[in-house]
Amino acid sequence: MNILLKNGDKLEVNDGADCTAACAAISEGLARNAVAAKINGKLCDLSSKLSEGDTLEIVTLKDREGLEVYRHTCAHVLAQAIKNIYPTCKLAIGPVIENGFYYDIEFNTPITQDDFAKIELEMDKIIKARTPIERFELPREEALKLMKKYGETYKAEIINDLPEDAVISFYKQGTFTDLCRGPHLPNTGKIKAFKLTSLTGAYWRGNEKNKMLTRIYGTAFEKKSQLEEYLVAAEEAKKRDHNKLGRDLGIFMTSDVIGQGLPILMPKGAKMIQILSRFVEDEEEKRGFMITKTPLMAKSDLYKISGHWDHYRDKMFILGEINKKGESKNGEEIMALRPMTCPFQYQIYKNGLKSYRDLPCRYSETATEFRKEASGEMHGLIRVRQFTLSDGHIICTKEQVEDEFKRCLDLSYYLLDALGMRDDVTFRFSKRGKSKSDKYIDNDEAWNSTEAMMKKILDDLKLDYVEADDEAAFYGPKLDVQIRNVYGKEDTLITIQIDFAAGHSFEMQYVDADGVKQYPYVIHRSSIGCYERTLAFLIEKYAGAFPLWMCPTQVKVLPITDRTLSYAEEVAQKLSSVGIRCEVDRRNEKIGYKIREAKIDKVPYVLVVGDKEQEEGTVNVNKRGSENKETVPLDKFILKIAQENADKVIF
RNA sequence: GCUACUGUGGCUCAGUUGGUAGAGCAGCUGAUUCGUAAUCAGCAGGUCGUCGGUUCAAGUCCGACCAGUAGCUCCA
Repeated sequence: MNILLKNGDKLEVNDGADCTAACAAISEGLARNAVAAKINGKLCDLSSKLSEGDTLEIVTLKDREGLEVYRHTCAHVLAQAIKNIYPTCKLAIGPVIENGFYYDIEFNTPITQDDFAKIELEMDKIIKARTPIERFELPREEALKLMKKYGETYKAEIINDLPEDAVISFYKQGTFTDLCRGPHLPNTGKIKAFKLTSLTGAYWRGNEKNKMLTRIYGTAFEKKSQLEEYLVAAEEAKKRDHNKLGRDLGIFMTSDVIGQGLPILMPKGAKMIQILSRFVEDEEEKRGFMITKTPLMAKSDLYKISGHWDHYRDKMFILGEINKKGESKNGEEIMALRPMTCPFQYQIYKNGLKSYRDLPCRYSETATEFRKEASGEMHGLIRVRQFTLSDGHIICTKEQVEDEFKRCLDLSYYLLDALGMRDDVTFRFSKRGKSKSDKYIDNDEAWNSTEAMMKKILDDLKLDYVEADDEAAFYGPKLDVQIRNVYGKEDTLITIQIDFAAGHSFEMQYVDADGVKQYPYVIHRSSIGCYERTLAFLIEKYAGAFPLWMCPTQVKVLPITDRTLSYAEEVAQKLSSVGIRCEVDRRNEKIGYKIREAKIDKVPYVLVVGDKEQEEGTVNVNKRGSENKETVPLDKFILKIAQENADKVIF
């Protein structure tokens, strides 16, 4: 029979041939490298049978899908090894993830990372045995019977939840059989380089009410050298971890007696946030925002109107005793620290009747907020209980939403560019979607129309985004600007949200051109996100070697001996007078010692001044990251650095 | 909150089967006034995260709590 290859070539194979046979017919190399195939575009095992006229594409480890099949099989090898060593454990799920795979397992006795060596050894045995992997399908009843026979209750639960018409397939390698959609490698011997990387807990089906299983993470690569490279790169990335580096560099610290999720910004960190927030506030003002300063707390009445009291109360720091219903226990006023700024700024809007001519009304605030995150959720400066958000709300007509939304995104782009982070972010369109969770305001029509409105805007902008169901705010859909930390974990840096409910719930109105009162839309937006988190990502991006304009210390002046100390002071004075942040190292130490410390501190410019420089009125410039040193007249250096600072040059 | 791990002077670490703490760097003092990533010497610094328990004896064993880390859940 004839089949069609992806490149358009025709290939003749025997009737009933499978993909492996087709590979062999094409070339020996391909037969060796093939890990899976696509028949008519559908990914499948190499053992899949071909039919007349099928289009065949061979998948190798060069393809992303090929590597996924490879890693998925490795997850099965892990499962088999675990079953061999711990026969009473129960398997849950073992999917492929971005840089590897994991398997969730219920153990009777807890295991630790120390057990990895033993498990890896067992995996090696399974791989060396080159055990063939075979696929078979079973009707639902028999599938359930098989899984019950093996004591795999989680697998049985998965089978029960499969749709009526689902094909229930299994993969068997030697004595081990696992419920799996596949596809898989033809045999276990194809795996050349793998490693178990970490061990954590994970709830069954991601639900915190369920039992916590043990999750074993691992990764696999085509070659040992690639695995090594990956592991080294991962180790290198960890050296940029803001939580370590930020503390080492004296940017922030924590204190047991202050509490969890409450980082202290030390002079360097505080300076950086001041620099950033001044920049952001000035840019917002240029773009028509009015800065506000609203209280850090309010009576519970305010949060009742906003809906936070019902939807968000367990995450708020509440002052006063309340019962489960959120009512005061002793009749006293209940106050709460604010978890957001919106209802406060709405009060400003409501101060005086607004006309359509007042819209769009743009408020911004460098707003400190408080959220009682669960104890295990805190992380350095990325996830904290008190933070300062570049917050803001735009109150506008429905017709203005589109343009205002685009302006918000443009502002964020501008700021991200200045920070050199534009290429580090991805976009997520966070919707309520199909979720029926009661955390959302119940108004199907409003949800549908607002989500459609946002989708149109995003598509108009030709934004490359992913859609995410059940990620919306309780009052409307969001565009989240996402970023990854050194461990690969994704977090939201910036968010822009459309709120259909606030206008009504807060009775914010405006008088239209025809004299009729209307309800406005609200856009909740952050321009550069929350400063603590943004700083964390800046630390990780630059490994502490920040662009000049955001450095807490931009220049360090090092006198070679005490003879030139007064000249060093003079240099520093001149730099300070043009707004350059500089320090003099006055210590009686050798120049090499002072240079070393300045370099470890990642100061962008180190100026060495000795007798020669003093005499000539010059400075010897050591630029961060450069081996070259040049002696230039002080005035010339000042001009250059002042310009670089003003231009916010990223180098 | 859940699972696992971690917690020794400011930092990085040592501390053998329980016998009441050690080093380097940083700090201070003195000497050195030096030309591009660590000058030399001396001194000082710790109720071993906290609180309880076991023991003749706890940094070491047990428990609770606090804090930190990774992941889960959640989220800016």
